[in-house]
Amino acid sequence: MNNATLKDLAALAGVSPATASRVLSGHPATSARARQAVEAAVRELDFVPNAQARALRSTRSDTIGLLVSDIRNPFFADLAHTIEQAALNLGYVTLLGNANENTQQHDRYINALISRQVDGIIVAPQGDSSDAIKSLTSRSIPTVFVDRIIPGVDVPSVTTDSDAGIRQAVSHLVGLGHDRIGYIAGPQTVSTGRDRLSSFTAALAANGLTVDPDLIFYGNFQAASGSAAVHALLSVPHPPTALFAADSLMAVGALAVVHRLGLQIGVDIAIVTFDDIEWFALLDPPLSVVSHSVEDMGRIAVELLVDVMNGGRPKSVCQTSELIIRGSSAHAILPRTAELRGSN
Amino acid sequence: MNNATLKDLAALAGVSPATASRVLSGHPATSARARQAVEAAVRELDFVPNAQARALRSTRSDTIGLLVSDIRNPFFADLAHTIEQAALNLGYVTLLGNANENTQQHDRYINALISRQVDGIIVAPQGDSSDAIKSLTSRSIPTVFVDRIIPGVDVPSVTTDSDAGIRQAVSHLVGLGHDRIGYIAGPQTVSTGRDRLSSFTAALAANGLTVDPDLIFYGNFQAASGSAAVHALLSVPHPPTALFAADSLMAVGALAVVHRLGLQIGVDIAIVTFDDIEWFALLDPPLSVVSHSVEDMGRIAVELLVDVMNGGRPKSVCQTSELIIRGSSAHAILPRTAELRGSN
DNA sequence: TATGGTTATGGAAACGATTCCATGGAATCG
DNA sequence: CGATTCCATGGAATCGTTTCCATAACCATA
Repeated sequence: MNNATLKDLAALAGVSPATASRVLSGHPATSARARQAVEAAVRELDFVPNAQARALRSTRSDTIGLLVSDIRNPFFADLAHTIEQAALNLGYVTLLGNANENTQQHDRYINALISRQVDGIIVAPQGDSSDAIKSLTSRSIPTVFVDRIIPGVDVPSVTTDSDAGIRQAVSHLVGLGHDRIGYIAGPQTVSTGRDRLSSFTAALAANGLTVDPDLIFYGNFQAASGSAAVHALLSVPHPPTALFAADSLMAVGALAVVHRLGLQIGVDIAIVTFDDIEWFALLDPPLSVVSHSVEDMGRIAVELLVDVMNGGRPKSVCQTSELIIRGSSAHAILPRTAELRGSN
Repeated sequence: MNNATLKDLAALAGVSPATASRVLSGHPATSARARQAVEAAVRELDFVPNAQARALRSTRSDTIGLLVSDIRNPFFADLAHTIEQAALNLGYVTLLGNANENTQQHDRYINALISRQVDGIIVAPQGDSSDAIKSLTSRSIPTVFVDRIIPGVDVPSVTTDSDAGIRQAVSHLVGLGHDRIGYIAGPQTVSTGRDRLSSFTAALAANGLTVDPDLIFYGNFQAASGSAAVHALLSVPHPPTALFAADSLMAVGALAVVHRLGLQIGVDIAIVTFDDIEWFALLDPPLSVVSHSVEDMGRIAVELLVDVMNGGRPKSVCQTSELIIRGSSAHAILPRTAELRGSN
């Protein structure tokens, strides 16, 4: 780390450190002569200012923190990507942390981000553990929730309203003749898990169906629980003819099992999932999904955070969702389904 | 940011800032009384030390930088995950940057990481543009290459030797009767793109086959180029009966087109790809892959970096790769293939 | 009791930038 | 031509830690 310092730079340029600093930060009160001399010295020394020292003195770090639940979930990978791009365009570097669905790690990262004096933090909060989050708000560090929220914590958020998309999906399935739809739920300790389930039950009611507890399986947003769900749901007395998964990873797990059982997706059983992952359109048949724009969500999260950092108190944003129909739910229900199911 | 400072903490504990600092950093020369008083004050104030000031004074930040090529590529998402976990276990926070396959952004992130005084940096270098990288080495910032390298830049690296796995794959395909294997190559400006192609041509020779330029398509490691590759490769005079993709995203693009053409994977056409992505095992049929351990790669990258940061000059590590046979290449070549192909 | 060696402590100087404040020179105006 | 304004500049304080150095207190030994 044999970095040249501002003092070295100033000495080489023949000006004071104060003047050199002004040139670097674009302060208006600088002469053309000073600017040229400093810029030449910057090139000569390959000078990169020490962000620590700058942050220490100016109490801003031009850095935001981003804490996602699981970077290996394509939804969060996409989200991280869009947030990072949007932040970069505004001159912010993003420190990305991965809670890895682990509350302890979640807290550790929040403390790490606090101690690194991030100017703000965007977080997809983990469960309902608000302890570390409280530490953020009590320090009045600008915070924004993305995708998920913690009830009772007053922080601006950008989330998805699952009602519209899930209602469309249920209506669509009912229109195809499905009156028994299996639901693979997310964890009820997470706001998105709860919201999507209540959207689903509301949509059933709106279509004149009642909720059958046998047809609801509680998973944990991970692939393995999607697999378990299919086994469980297809072995009840009157098995469902369609499945709805509350997130992409559980859908993947479900798909694997459905394949293994020899059921033909879209014919023997209809499948729809929340989260539009690029790969889903490439499957055979392509998967029908309830889509919400991850690009918009990332962009808005950054906008909200910038607003908060500027002292604003922006309203939370709730995006809409919509159904995209593809091959996995393209056909009306067939008599063959019940027959096949009997053999399993 | 109404953070309590070390001075406040010391005042509350009734000691000097120096003593408080010693307690916090576990310095041996502290009395039990001082320790207790300081620890009580820490709890009372919810004190989190300012990492900027600490880094400024002690010239270490307990932070490493990680720059990946594309966070949306599942391989790099997994890699980021393992590196982050390994680093966290050693007490380092990881600043994750995403070059987004963009040289300019790559350079910008490297400068951002330099100015934040990371203790070291792990990078999957972008192409052969070594300018920003030179800036790293000239400052003697500990650096490690992961997955990819830049020829001629003397930096420890952890990479995969593609020879073994690709040779197994080619032998396997030849054993099934394939003598025309289409190769979807990565960009030849990236070391992995070059290495895998030369492994492939060597494996052909080892199996008594010659290289047909018609059967090599040059892609860019992105899905769209995999799709283009299938169109191109299947329209040559003597089309291949098997395809090998040099990375997972191109394989995904290829799969989509193959499906759309109505070809049955594993029967009409065999497909093998580099990179073992979890999702590939869930496809129907599951995909044969050349696998290399992303967990080991991440772990070793961190080990190498720690070694360099401690002043060592570790040797580069080259991992082996191996073929995993699944349904997409399970059957011997069938006469039907040529017939079907003719109709397209 | 004097001496030496620990040990815990506080004072103060860094680290490398930003920024307030004072200054001197040039430019403008009456 | 003198007074006022404006602009570029440098000196010095500052941000919140760590760490060197000196000191004081203490115990044990001669």
